[in-house]
Amino acid sequence: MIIELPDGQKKEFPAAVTPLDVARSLGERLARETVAARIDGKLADATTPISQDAKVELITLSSPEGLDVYRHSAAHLMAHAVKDLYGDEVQVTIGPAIENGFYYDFFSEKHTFTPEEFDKIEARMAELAAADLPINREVMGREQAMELFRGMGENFKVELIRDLPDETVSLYRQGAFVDLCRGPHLPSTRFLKVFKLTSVAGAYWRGSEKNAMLQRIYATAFPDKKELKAYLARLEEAKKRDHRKLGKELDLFSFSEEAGVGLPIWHPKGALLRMLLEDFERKEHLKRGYDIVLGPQILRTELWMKSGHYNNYRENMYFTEIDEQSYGIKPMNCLAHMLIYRSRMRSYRDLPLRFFELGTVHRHEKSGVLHGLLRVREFTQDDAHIFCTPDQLNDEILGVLRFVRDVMAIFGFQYEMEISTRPEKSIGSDEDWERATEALMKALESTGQPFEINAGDGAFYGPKIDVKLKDALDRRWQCATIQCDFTLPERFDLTFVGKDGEKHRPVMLHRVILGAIERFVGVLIEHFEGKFPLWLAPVQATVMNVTDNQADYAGKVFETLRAAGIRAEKDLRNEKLSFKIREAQQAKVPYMLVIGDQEMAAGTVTARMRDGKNLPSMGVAEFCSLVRGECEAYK
RNA sequence: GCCACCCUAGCUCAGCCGGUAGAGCAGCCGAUUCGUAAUCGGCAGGUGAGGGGUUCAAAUCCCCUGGGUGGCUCCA
Repeated sequence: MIIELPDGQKKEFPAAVTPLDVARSLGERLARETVAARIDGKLADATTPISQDAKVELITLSSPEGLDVYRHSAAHLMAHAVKDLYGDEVQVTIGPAIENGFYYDFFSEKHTFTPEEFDKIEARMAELAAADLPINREVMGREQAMELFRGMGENFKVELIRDLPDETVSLYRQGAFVDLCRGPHLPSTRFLKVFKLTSVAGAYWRGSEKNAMLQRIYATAFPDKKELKAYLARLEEAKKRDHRKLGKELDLFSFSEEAGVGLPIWHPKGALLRMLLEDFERKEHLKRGYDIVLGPQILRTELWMKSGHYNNYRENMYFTEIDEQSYGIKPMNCLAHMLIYRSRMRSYRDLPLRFFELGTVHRHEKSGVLHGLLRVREFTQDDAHIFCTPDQLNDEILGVLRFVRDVMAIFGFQYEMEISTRPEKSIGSDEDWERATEALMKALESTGQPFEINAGDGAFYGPKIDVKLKDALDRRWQCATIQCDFTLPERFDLTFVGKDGEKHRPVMLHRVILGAIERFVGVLIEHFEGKFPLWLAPVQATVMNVTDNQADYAGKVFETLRAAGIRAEKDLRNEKLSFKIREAQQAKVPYMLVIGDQEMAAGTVTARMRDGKNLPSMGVAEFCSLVRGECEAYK
């Protein structure tokens, strides 16, 4: 029997072997680290018998797949420990490996898990791991498996098996614990050394709010203690970047229970930051052939009925009534843009038309989803609607994708892209959906960047490309989006006159680049840890004197900076220099301009930067042009 | 919206098993004039998220409401 390895090496074995045997033949150390294998491309246990020629790729702990297997087995170990400790009080459901660890969902009407029990569960896990229980795969018929789990009172498992298409299912057994599972798993519990339970949370059975609420225990596991420590340290660091914490510390924004939940209140520095972003946006849009427009905040409810929002989006909208006429507060900006389009005859020569609006919208988001600036009920989108001919569609989508790429590069963001297709609740014909989806897909493919497909997650009026940015804790937030729409132009009977003199239907693209300014600011704060680049810093420089002696001169320097358009503050208090520096440093001001007798005598300033280094002393005019230059380069 | 947890001065937090509230920072007043991350002293500041209950007695125990946090569902 011949086993072929990934490097092309072929090894011959006299009889049936397991990947573990193959590993052993290559070295004892490799055998110790082999946790699973890919046999002819399929993931399998390291103990799977191979009885014919096969290609075998060994999976070790150092690979991402190996780590997944490790964590998945850790999830079983946790479920095992929980069943040991709580027995029939809890039922097991599912427990996969996830990005930074794993979780397991339990159902119980009798017991509620709290973090206080984590130590106890971890201790039991450690005992089971030390017991070196072999983890064995078993295959059995579905009826038999259902019987087995029914007998154990594991009704969720029974339901899972009932819905599986195959005639046989695989189970994994370790000691007295058995779980329905596709695998693969570690050969033995002894491999599991370092794990830690992190939190409990509610989760719906099978992800539907109609189903039972389960208790999810989140945990993480690493092959090595050092890696766990590094991971926990990284979490601690991430907490310091939290935009809610920094937003308070830097006095950027707040929320008020009195004003209403999910409604951000922008303090002077936050409002300034926002304004800078919005100025940037206007400039960049004008540069790319967009026209700036403005629509009303409320529009008559009849119009929302016409657009389909009333039927499909009503539960997220706020309504108000004036003079017996019902109005909807806009949750999106497209309606007014379509009215502008329709306000006169359009020729194919006018297209594409790109209407841009920093449009403030209101959406009644469920209370439980609100999250600092990242999820709010009032927000401003850098929204545009592009009206074009079907022929122009591909170029327009590409143009938006380039726009996104260029802007994200300025901020230094990495991003992930995904395409979402037709959801259940939607309007429009199948053909239009297909055309639109294909157009987006083609454009995405031509960028050469990787993307994921998110089936059934589109907007109700069309498919979309989403761009996701990560926050400090690696949670993903949708920012840019491009949505293709054939339906609204139809509903509003938008037309253009073609070369042939006939009326044709334009295509509409909804798109945002930063997405919601609020969310973007939130991500921005976490990305820069509050140390905004000079061009975005609400305060670019703080002028500080060493003693009262230089107060007049420092005051004049401050006035000069202000007059030059630099966002400066002055700190002329009778305090020690180190005290003023400390405060400016905590406020994350890019430049601290120190003014003592030397500077006063020479007519200069000495700039201290956030990294603690000083620039050589220079004249005020020179400093101003330095700041201007950096800002122009978006530094 | 659902599940769990949390809510003490402007901010960060302390207060063991119920005996009736405390620190640091910020603020105010005064002194200090001191060159690269905290000068010293004093003063003031709390209907303990709000409401109800148990108790001789509640910040501490129970219930309701509100808000927050972590998730789930949903989404820019």
